[in-house]
Amino acid sequence: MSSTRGYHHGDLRRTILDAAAEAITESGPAGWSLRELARRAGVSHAAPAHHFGDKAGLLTALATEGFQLLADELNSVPDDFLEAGVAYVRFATGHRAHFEVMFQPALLRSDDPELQAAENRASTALEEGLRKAVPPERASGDMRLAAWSIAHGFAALWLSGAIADRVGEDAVEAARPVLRNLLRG
Amino acid sequence: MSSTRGYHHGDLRRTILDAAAEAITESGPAGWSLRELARRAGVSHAAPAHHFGDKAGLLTALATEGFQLLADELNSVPDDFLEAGVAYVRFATGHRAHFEVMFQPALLRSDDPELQAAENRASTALEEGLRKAVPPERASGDMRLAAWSIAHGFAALWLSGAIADRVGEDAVEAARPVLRNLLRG
DNA sequence: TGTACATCAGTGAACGCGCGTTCACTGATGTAC
DNA sequence: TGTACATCAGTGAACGCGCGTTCACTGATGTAC
Repeated sequence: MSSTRGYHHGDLRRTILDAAAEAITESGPAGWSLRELARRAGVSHAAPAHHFGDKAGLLTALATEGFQLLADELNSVPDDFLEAGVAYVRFATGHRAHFEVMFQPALLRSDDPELQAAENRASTALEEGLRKAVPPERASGDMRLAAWSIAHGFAALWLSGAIADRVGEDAVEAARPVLRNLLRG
Repeated sequence: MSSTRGYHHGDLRRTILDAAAEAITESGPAGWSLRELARRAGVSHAAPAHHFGDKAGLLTALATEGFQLLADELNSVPDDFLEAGVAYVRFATGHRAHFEVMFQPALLRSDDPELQAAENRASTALEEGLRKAVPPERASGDMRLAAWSIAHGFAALWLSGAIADRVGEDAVEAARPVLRNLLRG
């Protein structure tokens, strides 16, 4: 980072997390090694292990951060039917590395207490967001699942490039008219 | 396979693809090596490379097969609104390894002609399925995208375990009432 | 029916490489007095 | 304000291992005659 930094980095943990997010965005959660991450961050190859133990630890930290960001995003949404879904898509496409890792539990240490706390917080915010997204007269468990599914599916398809020919670059704007279909035609 | 097989396996390509699907189901598309696959299949460690070149070649072959299976599944659906979506979920949850690989283009050789042919066939079948899934009076590009998104999202969430507490083991049966929400409440 | 030969699926030893992990270390920072 | 010391973030050499790749080979199968 700064060319005048001394022996201690100051914010190496943050730097490594950022490098991981960048590497995941480019090559997926498995297309790199801890050593490559260290190279990207410009630190010794043993540094990532020093902070995170191993790759699962690093991905767990990233997923934890992801759940916190998602909760923040959802909590900041006005009490509007569509905006909760749009916020979900905004989060997924704006933090694709986090999003990718959050939904691959096999990569994570599921028993990590900080991860669980963040998951719970996101889960509460999501439940709240789904209530906002669903008109009261149509409220039901299946309808909330439908709302989550359509937002999640749109984000996943966009991230995979599968709908690139139909949608263009601005996923968030494109999401709105699609999501609206769930609330009648 | 058969204990009486001789020097030539007879169907090693098939065996390796099956081993790959199994390994992916257990550990994702990156949680194993070509050598481990060979061990699972009980053949020499050089055999997978002999058939597929490298890992990308193998995953491309698997994705190709996946697109063919998806096309078959969608083509076999009666002309019913809901059933196209249900068929999509049935495919995704019944062939999770294929499904996972199909939507990660970074893992594949996108220029492979057989892959492209299978993609095109699946794409046509999907477009047709979406037409079936959408009532004529609500037909539009956004509505078709909504139908694809909700089916894809439901499948992805179920596969990731994120909705295990709401849905139980039979994803296909659970999908029906969820998908129905898109066609009015 | 038998022989000779080409083909090619599959083998297994050997290689060099990048990996994660270990461990003794260095040196900056914070705190006690 | 100055000194001594503990702490701990970060280093870098060394290791053993599994990996993909190469390559000369083996032997089953198919075909020509």
